[in-house]
Amino acid sequence: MGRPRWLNAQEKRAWNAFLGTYELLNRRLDQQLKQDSGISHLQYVILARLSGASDHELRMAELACAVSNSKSGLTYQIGQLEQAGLVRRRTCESDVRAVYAGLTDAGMALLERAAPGHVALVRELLIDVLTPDQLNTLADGLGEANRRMLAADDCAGERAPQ
Amino acid sequence: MGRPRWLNAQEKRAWNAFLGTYELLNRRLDQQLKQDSGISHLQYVILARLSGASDHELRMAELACAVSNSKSGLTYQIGQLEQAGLVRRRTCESDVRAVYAGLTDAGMALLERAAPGHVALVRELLIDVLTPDQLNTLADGLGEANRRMLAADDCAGERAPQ
DNA sequence: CTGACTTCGTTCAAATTTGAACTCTGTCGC
DNA sequence: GCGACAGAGTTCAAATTTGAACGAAGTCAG
Repeated sequence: MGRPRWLNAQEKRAWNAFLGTYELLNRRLDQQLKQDSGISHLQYVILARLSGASDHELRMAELACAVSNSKSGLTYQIGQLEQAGLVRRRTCESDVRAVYAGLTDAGMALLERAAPGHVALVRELLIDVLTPDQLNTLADGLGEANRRMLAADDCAGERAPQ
Repeated sequence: MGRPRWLNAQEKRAWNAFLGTYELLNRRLDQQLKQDSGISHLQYVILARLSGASDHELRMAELACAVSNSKSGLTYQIGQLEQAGLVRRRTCESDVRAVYAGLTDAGMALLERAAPGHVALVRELLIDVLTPDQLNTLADGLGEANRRMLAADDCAGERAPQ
């Protein structure tokens, strides 16, 4: 490794835009969801993932990986969601260690109530700002970066769409 | 507002890639910086911003906005950095309320030591994964989204490059 | 001036996140 | 079977983040 290859103006622009956009966007989404539905953005993502899984449930580890969260962080959040009656825990018969987190009817209902406003804001702040071409490029590029990081990480293979 | 316009497959792909990439990337950068230099990613960004400012100092509010952080969050982080001797606080003569946070020599030195490894990882995980065209598109698209959110927010005008 | 407002940064308690143990199983080679 | 190991999820204390007050200055119309 020789002298560091600093970012050029173009790269810096992209990197700053990427970081800044996420921070601002996440803050806004969090505020809106808390205000309208009483859940955080992370909790919304968890519920959304569960709703897309078969039987509306996933194992803790899979879910943690799917939302890019630490194990203990997920334990905490599932605890909160369970207390709120939005999620239910179920232990697996074939493997006592495994725990499934599943959406309750109330959880599904809340998600359906929260989704329209949430999606509208995501559109307004990001999706509809970009042209279809830009969206495509973004999906391709970031999708590839994502894939590589996941491959390097432990949780390989998981992470289905939705 | 009629029926919600859900995200189509393309849009969903882009949105998920965006969220996932940030989470994974941020986690990795955080780990590397803590390991190699004993500071968090947020602290690195703060130091980097200061290093790019004239006289290596910025007002708390400007800095908070520049790193998209809350006021109280920044107070905390500057407190940590000050304790570590990397940053110095200075009150303004013309406006007693204002506080400037400035880089110390030690802070500058740490930043210079941390930068090469950090930039290398940013390259490896994101920048070098993308083609120059993709980078351009990403910078344009996200830059625009960024600009709109900043305009809607309070902290208008700020946010110089670097 | 003066009173109403705004801005600045801090403080505080509560909520969340982190990472390192820790406890229980499965699993595999022998 | 047995023992070493890896994997699952939880627990715990410490670090960080959040958002709502707060106190102290600026600002500006009247």
